[in-house]
Order: sequence, then C-alpha cells, then structure tokens
Amino acid sequence: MNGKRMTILDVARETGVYYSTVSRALRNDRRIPEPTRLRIRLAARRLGYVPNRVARSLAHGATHTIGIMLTDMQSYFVAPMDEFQNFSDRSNYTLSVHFCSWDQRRERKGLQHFAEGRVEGVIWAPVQWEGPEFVQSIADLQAARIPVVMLGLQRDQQSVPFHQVGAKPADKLALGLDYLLGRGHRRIGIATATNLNGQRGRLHVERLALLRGLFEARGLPLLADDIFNAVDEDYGGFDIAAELSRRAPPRPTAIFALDDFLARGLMKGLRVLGLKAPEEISVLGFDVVGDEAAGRWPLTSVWLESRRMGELAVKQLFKIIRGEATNTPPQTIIVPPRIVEGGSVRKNETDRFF
Amino acid sequence: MNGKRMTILDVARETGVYYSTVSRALRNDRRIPEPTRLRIRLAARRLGYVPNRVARSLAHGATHTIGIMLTDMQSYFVAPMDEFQNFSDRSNYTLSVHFCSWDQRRERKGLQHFAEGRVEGVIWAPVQWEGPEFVQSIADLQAARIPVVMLGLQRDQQSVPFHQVGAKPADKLALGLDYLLGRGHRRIGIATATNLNGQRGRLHVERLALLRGLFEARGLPLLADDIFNAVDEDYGGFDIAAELSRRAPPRPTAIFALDDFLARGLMKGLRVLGLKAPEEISVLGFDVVGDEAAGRWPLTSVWLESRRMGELAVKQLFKIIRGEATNTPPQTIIVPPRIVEGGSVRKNETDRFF
DNA sequence: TTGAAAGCGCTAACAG
DNA sequence: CTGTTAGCGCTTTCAA
Repeated sequence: MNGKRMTILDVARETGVYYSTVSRALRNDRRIPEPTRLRIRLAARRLGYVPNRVARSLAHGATHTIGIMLTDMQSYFVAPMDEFQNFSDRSNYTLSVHFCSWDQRRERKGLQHFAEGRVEGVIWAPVQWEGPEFVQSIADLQAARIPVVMLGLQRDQQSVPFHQVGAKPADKLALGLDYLLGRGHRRIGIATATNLNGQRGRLHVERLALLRGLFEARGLPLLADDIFNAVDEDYGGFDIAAELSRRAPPRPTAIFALDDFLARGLMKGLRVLGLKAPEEISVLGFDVVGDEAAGRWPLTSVWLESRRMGELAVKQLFKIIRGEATNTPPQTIIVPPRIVEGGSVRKNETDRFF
Repeated sequence: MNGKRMTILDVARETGVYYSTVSRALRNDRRIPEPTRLRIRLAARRLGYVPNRVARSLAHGATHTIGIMLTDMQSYFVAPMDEFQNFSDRSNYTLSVHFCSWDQRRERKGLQHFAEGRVEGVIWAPVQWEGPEFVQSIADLQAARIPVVMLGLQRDQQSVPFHQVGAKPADKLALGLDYLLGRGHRRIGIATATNLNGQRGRLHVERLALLRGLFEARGLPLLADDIFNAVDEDYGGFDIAAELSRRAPPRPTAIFALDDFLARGLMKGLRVLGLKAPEEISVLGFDVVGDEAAGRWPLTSVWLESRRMGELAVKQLFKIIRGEATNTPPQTIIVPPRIVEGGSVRKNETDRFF
C-alpha cells in the first residue's frame, strides 16, 4: 500500500530499455516500434505507473491548463462552462476552476494561484470592475504575462488591458422594449426586484434605471403603478402575477420582466391564476438562462446568450494562446442582443397529473 | 511585453546573492536576516517575478492541491464547496474543481488528471456508484495512491475502498414521516415528480418507493389520489397547490414534498392561492438546500445537510492527508437526518461512524 | 548565515 | 530506432 510511486525509471528497469525510450513509448512516439511500445505500456500498467504531469510540465514548459475564475456557482455559468470544457477537451487542455464567492480577496488569491501554477490562459468573470483589488489582480496577471479573456464588459471600457466578451444591458433592454412596441403594446409594465440583496438587487436597480431612460427617450409613459417590484427572492414572479390578477383593466398589456426567475415565475403564476398569457397579458423575459434547444419555456425573452459568450471567450483565449492573435490591443467582443420567441414549447404544455 | 519570465536566478543576479538565498528569502526563511529578505522581495516585485509552483512542487514533492470532482454545478454543492474552500484555505491548500456534467467518461478523465497532477487528495461525488467506468476510476485512484473521500453513500456499502460521507434516504424519509405522524396527521399526501428526466426523476422514483414501504410498515394507508406527481420541472409545486385548492375536504392534512423545489413551490402556491399553511394544510419539505442561518423559508423540512457533509468530508480528507487516519479501513460517515422547523434547528443527534 | 551541489521526474536535442 | 545528456525552476541537504 505504501510503496513509492513508480517513475519511468522503474518502467525502464522492468522492461530493460533506456528511460527515454519509456518516455517516448508512453507518449506514443512513432519512432518506437509498435511491439516495444506495447510492451512498455503493459509494464507501466502492471507497475501502476502514473505519469507525473508536474515533472512533465516543468520539462517542456507547458502546463496545458487554463484557469477559470468565476464569482459563484450559478446556473448562468453552466452553459459557458460547458463550452470551456468542450473546447479545451478538443484542444487537449484541462480546466482549473475557481469560485471566489463574490469575495475579491479570494478572487485575487485564486488568480495568483493560476499565475504561479503557470496556467496558459485565464477566463475571468470579475466580481467588480473596479477597486484596488481589481487593479491589483490585473497587475498580477500582466506581470505573469498570462493571456486573459474577461467575461463581461467594463462600463467605461477603457482601463482593462485584456480582451472582453459581453453584452450591453442597454442594448438588450432597448431591443426588448422596441420588440414590445413593435407588437403594438403601449402600456407596458415592468417586473423588477430592486430591493433584493446582493448582486441581483444591484442588477435590477441598474436595469430599471436604464429602462426608465429608454421609456423617456421614446416618449413612452411609465406609470408608477406599473412598476411591480418583487421582494420574494424565489417566487417574486408569482406575487406579481397575483397582483396583476387582482387589478381590473385597464392595466398594462405587457410586462417586461427584468430577470429570468421573475419572468418564469410570472408566466407560471399567470397561468395558474387563470390570466391567459399572451392573450390577456404578454410577458417578455430578460436574460433567460438555458438552451434554446431545451425550449422548455413558452416564454419570449431577451436571451442571456451565456453559451455564446462562453464560446466566444474560450475561442478568443485559444487564439491568443496559439499566437494567432496578438494580445494587443485587447479586443472588446460585444455579443449582439437577441430575442428568442417562445412557442417552441415542450410536450407538456398542459401540465397534468396521473 | 515579451521578455522571458523571471526566475530566482534573475532575482539572485539582481540582488547579488546566491539563488538559494533568494529561494529562502521568498519563503520567509528566518535564517535570512530581515533586511536581506526585504531587499530580495523588493527586487522580486520590481522584476515581476512570479514563483513557479510547478517547479516548486516537483522539488519538494507536494502540490498542496486537492481535487474536487462533482457531477454538475448545482446549488446543493454551493455549501460543500464553501466548506472545502474554507478548510483548505486555512490549511494553505488550493482546490482544483472539475464538473463532469454527469458524464462518466469525463469523470474518469478528470480523476486521472487529478492523479497525474499529483493532487494530494480527492473529494468525489460520483455520477453513479457502479458500472465499468466507476470501477476503473476507483482502480485508477487506488493505483495512484491518492486519498479519496466520497460524497454520498453506496447502497450496498461494500465495494468502495474509500471513505464515504452521506445520509441514508430511508432514514431521512422515516424521520419526516414520523414527524408528521407525531404532529397528529393521519392522512398524508406526497408531492413527487417521478417522471422528470435525469437524476431528479430517478431520485423521486427511489424516494417514492421507499416512502411507500414506510407507509406500509406503519400500517398507514396511502391513497393513490394523495400522490401528487408533478411534471413541471420548475414550478411543479405550484400545480400541486392548484390541484389541492381545487379539492374539497376531506383531503390530506399534510403533504410530504419530496424535494426542495417542489416543497417551496407548493408552499408559495398555497399561500398565493389562499390556502393557509399550516392551518389548513401542512407542508413538510425534503432535502431543502440552503443555510439555516438564512432561514428564508418558513418551511419545516428534512434538511439536506449538504454543508455538514462537505465539512465532514473535507475534514476526513485532511485527516488522511496528514496521516492522522490510516486510509484503511475506509470509514462510512453517516450524517444523521434532522428536521429544521421553519429555519430553526430541531434535533441534532451525534454523528455515528461505522 | 550563505554558498555549493544534488536532485525532483520528465522532455528534447543530439548523437550514434 | 535508441542511448546520452542537458536542462526545466525550485527545494534541500551539506559544507564552509
């Protein structure tokens, strides 16, 4: 149980060849004839040899690893992570993932760890785009000369020396609003949740402000009563649905729900409460997470495009790693907003029990 | 921008000391006098030196890294991950996380990667507890002599040579059922979702079967009509609430909801629909995720205990790593079930080990 | 306290 | 095709 770990030297001794021959055989070097290779591989297996990637990396100077730094373990990172995995699998790279739990100190430590571990690239969705920790993290990464692609966009877009991949909230909101206008809606309500704690609440504050501006810019009235501000973190959409069903017309003919949960909860709530969407009231979602393929929700919505962002980010990173793109100047890749129309509903549109 | 990376040799040259002195200074070796240390650190910073952990690991033979292999990025892993992080931070270890997306091949590849990267320990929540890939993964890990703690319990509990930390579904269900009986309920309904795809559906099938057995064992009748089987992945609890509100008494006085989502959706649905819980109907949740501290839900429930499991797992792993526990025989650490009433802890048995 | 030297396990350039 | 050798960047004895 406690024997020393095997090395290529042990395998060499066992097979009577020189250890560099073992090294070659194990890496399937075609210069070693097939039978010898096989013999060596077999011996390696038998001895329980496990290649040492630490030594390997040191020797040829490449770790074949990329670091992923994320704020937390949320569903919107699932699709991007999937893209990272697929792409790096194909390129024979592996991922090292860190979650900093929205803690900038942890984030910085993690990035340093990546640098010291000589990952060949980093994809980073930062906690914040400012502050001393942020600036320091950037300096660290630059000192370490590691290619970095940021997930998201910095507002002013000037001070970050790395590539960025993201979407502009204002563009997405404008697209959504104009979509509703295009469908003839003139009294549009907003479902939001500005009082929630943490990042989600902050996002809602930002979105509501932007949207207000867009209403104004279009000369569209926005009644205070038509802003539905949820306080239930998980089922706020339901409460809004209940509120709507209590209201007699005239009421908004459409609701722009400013996040995924809210939109879906609202949709479901309206259905359960007997208010027909979209006949009696339309719902437009925002940043809906998930794959179109799944098409689980008959919910028309401004798409989050997280998979697309992930894909673009990892592709860009590998471009840099492969030297196909100079690291300067850093590019800002803006993912255009898109509306996905619901209706591609799953079979069990009508829920049933048995 | 494209200069070579600095090494301790560069720092040594810059400061005029021998490179081993630099190595010592950088690791805060007290044999190097304070002023020299400072001078060296400053020079290192100035040159943009970043220590090379690959080389460091090779030299002293310890990577100070532990590998975490998880099935996917779900909320029930958030608390355990937090425990892993906290504990390894304190021990000056770092985490390398992999998600295999319920793909056993990916899982195995990832574990091999851990082995080749010489992680010092692995915490592993397996996709399945059987099958050739599983067996192979175990063999790999054993060959690599890596300490492993499994998250979860194998049903028969015999064939896995590693420590396991988990809870027994039957115990948890029994605790829940007896809790309801203790509160005087005699007609108890079940909210489940056996037809969902994937792991969640499978879990429901298992839970429903176990619970049926428990009803029988207690001579308790279980009406077919009182099994509410949701088909909506996200808002099934709502549909069940709607169904319940349609039913005139006599109806169940309590519903045992067999997962977190279902329970919370049901609870919220009942409230929105005007059925008072628990006055008119009681809801007992199961495997509710989250921190008691948050106490966000006034939902009495059999707790998932994921944080506790994470804590026990990482502690056990470090015990092995530190040699404080022999790796044989592997222990099975069973986390006792617990009911949390509306966010406050009810019962806390001492953990049993076998 | 610091310098010198021997590795850690492997890759890769160069001979043979 | 295979052996030889020189590192990769660092830690860690062992001297001095």
